[in-house]
Amino acid sequence: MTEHEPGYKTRTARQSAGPSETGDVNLGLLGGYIGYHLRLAQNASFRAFQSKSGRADLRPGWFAVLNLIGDNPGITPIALSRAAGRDKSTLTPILRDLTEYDYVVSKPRPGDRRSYGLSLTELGRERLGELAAHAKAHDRVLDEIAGKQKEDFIRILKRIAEELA
Amino acid sequence: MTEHEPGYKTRTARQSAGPSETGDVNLGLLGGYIGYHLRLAQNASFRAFQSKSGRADLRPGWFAVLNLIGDNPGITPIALSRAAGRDKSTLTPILRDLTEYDYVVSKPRPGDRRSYGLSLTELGRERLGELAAHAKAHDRVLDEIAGKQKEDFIRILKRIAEELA
DNA sequence: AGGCAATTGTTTGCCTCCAAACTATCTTAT
DNA sequence: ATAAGATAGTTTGGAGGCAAACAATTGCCT
Repeated sequence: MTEHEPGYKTRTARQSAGPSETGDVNLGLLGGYIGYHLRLAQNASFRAFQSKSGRADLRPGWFAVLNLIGDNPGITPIALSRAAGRDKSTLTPILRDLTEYDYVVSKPRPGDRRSYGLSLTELGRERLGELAAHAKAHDRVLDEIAGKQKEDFIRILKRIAEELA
Repeated sequence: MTEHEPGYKTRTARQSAGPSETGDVNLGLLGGYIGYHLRLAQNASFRAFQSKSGRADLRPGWFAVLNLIGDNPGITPIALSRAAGRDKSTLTPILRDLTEYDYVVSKPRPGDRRSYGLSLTELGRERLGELAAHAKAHDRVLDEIAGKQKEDFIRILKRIAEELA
C-alpha cells in the first residue's frame, strides 16, 4: 500500500487538521460498548503483567495453571483447561514445558488409562511462589483502581464469563 | 467466598452431563484476582461475538476499526492503532484486507508523504451497519448483566486500560 | 458378549497479536 | 544545507490461542 500519487508537495502543513491527532479521536458508539472497554482493559492488564515477569521460565500463562494444580493436586488436564478458561489443546504444550522444567509431575490415574493426574513438585511450588509475588503486586494496582467496588466488579465479570459460555 | 479446603479430593470423575459445569475445582487465590476474571470475561465475550458473525468478511476484529474510521474520516493508521488498542503492525494486514474488500479507501495526506488518511466506502458503510447490528445485540446482553452498574463498570475498565498503559 | 457413543489427550492447521528491525519521510539543530 | 533524530508504515519472527481431526479408552445399551 505505498502507491500514492506524487500529488502535492506542500510544505506548509502544520499538523493542524483534525481527527488524526492522538488524543481527540471520536469513539462514537464504540465508547458505550462494554465489549470494547473489556478488551482494552484485559489487554492492558495482560501486557503489564507480562512485562514484569520477564524470565523465560516464568511466563504469565503459567501462573493460572500452576496455581490451579497447586490447589487441586491430582487434577486432570481437562478439568484444568475448563478452570483456566483455555482449550484443552492449548494446555498440551504448556504441561509439556512445565513437566520438562520439573515444576509438575503427572501420575497415571487408576481406573482410567486415558488420563493422568497432575501435581506440583517442590521446585514448582517455588516458582509458583515467585509468580504469586508478581501477581500480587500486579493485582494490587487493579484492586486500587476498583476500590471498594471490587466485589461488584468481579461479580459482573464472573457473570459475563458464565452467561456467555 | 473463595475459601475452600485445600484437601486432596481424590474424586474419580463423576462428571455428570452438564457441560457448563465448572466443576468442583478449587480456585484458591486465583478466585480473588481481578486479572483472572478479566481474562475469562473478555474471552467469553469475544467468543460469543465471534460465533454470531460467522461470515468471512465480517470478522469481529474489523468492527472497531470500521467504526473508528467511520467516525473519524481521514484518520491515519497510527491514530487508529492507538484508538483500537492494537499495535500498528497488527493493523497493516487488516487495512490491506479492508481495502481489498473495498470497504475502505486510503488517500494521500498532503504535507506528509509517509502517511495516508482512511475513510469508508459506501460498501464499507453497509458492512459496518451489519456488524453494528450484531454488536448491538451482543452488547445488549452485556448491558443486562451489568445492569444499573454499567457506568461504574465501564469507568473501572477505562481506568485499568489507562493506568496500565 | 458386542457394538456404538462419549470422553481424554495429542496433533495439525490456521488465525491474531506484539515487538523488533527496516525503509521512507519529516523535523530539528547546528 | 546537512546531519541527526523522530515518526509513519511495513515486514519478519515468534508466542499463544482455538478448533477440527485423530487414536485410545471407557461407558452404555441391548
